[in-house]
Amino acid sequence: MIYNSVDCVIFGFIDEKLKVLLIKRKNDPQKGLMALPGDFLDADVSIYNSAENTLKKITSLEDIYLEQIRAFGEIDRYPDKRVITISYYALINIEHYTPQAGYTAEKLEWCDIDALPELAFDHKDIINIAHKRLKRRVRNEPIGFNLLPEEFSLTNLQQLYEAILQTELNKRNFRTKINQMKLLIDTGKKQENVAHKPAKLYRFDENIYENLKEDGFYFNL
Amino acid sequence: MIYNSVDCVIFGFIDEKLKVLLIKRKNDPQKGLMALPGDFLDADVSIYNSAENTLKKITSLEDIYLEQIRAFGEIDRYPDKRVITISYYALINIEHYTPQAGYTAEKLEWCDIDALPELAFDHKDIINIAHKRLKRRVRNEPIGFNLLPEEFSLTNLQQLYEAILQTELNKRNFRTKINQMKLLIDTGKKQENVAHKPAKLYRFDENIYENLKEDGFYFNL
DNA sequence: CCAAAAGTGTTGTTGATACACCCATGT
DNA sequence: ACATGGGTGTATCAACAACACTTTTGG
Repeated sequence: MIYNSVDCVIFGFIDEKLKVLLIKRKNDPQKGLMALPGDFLDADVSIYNSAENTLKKITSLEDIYLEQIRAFGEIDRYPDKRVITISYYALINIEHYTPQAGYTAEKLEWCDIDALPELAFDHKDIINIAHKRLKRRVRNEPIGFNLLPEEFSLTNLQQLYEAILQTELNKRNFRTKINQMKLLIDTGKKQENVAHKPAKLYRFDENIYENLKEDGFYFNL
Repeated sequence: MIYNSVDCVIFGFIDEKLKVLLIKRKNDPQKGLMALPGDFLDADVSIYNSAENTLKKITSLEDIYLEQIRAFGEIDRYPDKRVITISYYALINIEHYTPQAGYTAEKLEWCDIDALPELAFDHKDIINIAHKRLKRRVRNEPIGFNLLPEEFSLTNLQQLYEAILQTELNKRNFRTKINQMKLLIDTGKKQENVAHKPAKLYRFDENIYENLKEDGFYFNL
């Protein structure tokens, strides 16, 4: 007998750092350990919908960026039973986030991507592979915006990319590239109550992106 | 009840074209249609090993480049039963290939990637996604060599890339880039019995690649 | 000696990188 | 007035694209 589960790597951008939302397991196996939120799969739910359901249960969010990573199917990855898990990663805007511990989790916690605690099963591998995928994706598609508030400064955006890619980027060149793409809309607003020149705030416009994509657009950082 | 299967998209490079190896289904459902080779998953076999087994049964090949694409889990992708399939793609060198129709297939056939016949289930989607993945991978890692004979000319290599990427490449620039990478070893041999200047034959050296990779190597076409 | 494909030299353009400077705001 | 981070101008250099040319073989 083979069981299927769906696990979610939920990324958030908090305090200029890339974080993953983890649960503390309430039940055995691996009770007490931190783990990815997830569920066993029902026969009448598609895997994508199952990931959406998990996400909604945990964060109360819908219509979130969600992409499958892959299936993890080593024989002994789960004790006693044969469980193949299909994992997804999600990008959420923490402005909209409402935490919800729920029935499988004792508590929820945002963990720094490069300071993960001990994790249940093969969940650390899954997170690492999710992070690799995110690094690649973020270079070719402007999905990073899903992690930011609706209005953000160019510095916010640069810090996000630095956190994801784990490198430092040159300010001048980063801004030139972003401007060339013409993806951002100036909201006309500025930061307030900051002890320096206030930054302009921008919005990402999905429509502009869709139009650009038709001409064979390539988001290159 | 949920069933799991593993399907393989087997790529080959024949007559300057990228091909996929398909079977003609011997049994219902979808008897008579062309489909990807694959099997139901046993509870005591890892998904990777299951893909390897399918590959061996069909092609008699072992130690082949094999990478998971992802799981396909729509509710109605398979008639009557709920079957989630996990698909892999493989790159084989047709020099070494021994066809083997076996028990699920009436016959085997290499089909041109851009002239696929009608296919069973969602297998056309799977092939398209496999091809997209191959296009991306081939730009960042020198996996293309798995599709070529051990000794090949630069023109062979260029034609392979053109077939995979479905574009034309400039001869001069292609060769310059390949040379810059210093991945190829000159075998000292040349083509024979050709009515033009014979091309030099090269080998790809895995060791050189492994060394380069440590310095953060990037195969950029 | 001709056809065919292998293989090379060169040049203008584009884009990445680096560095230094000015600007607006709160304290 | 000054500390702080926002925002811009520009020179240099490496990478890319494009084109035309020479070379070696079989017939």
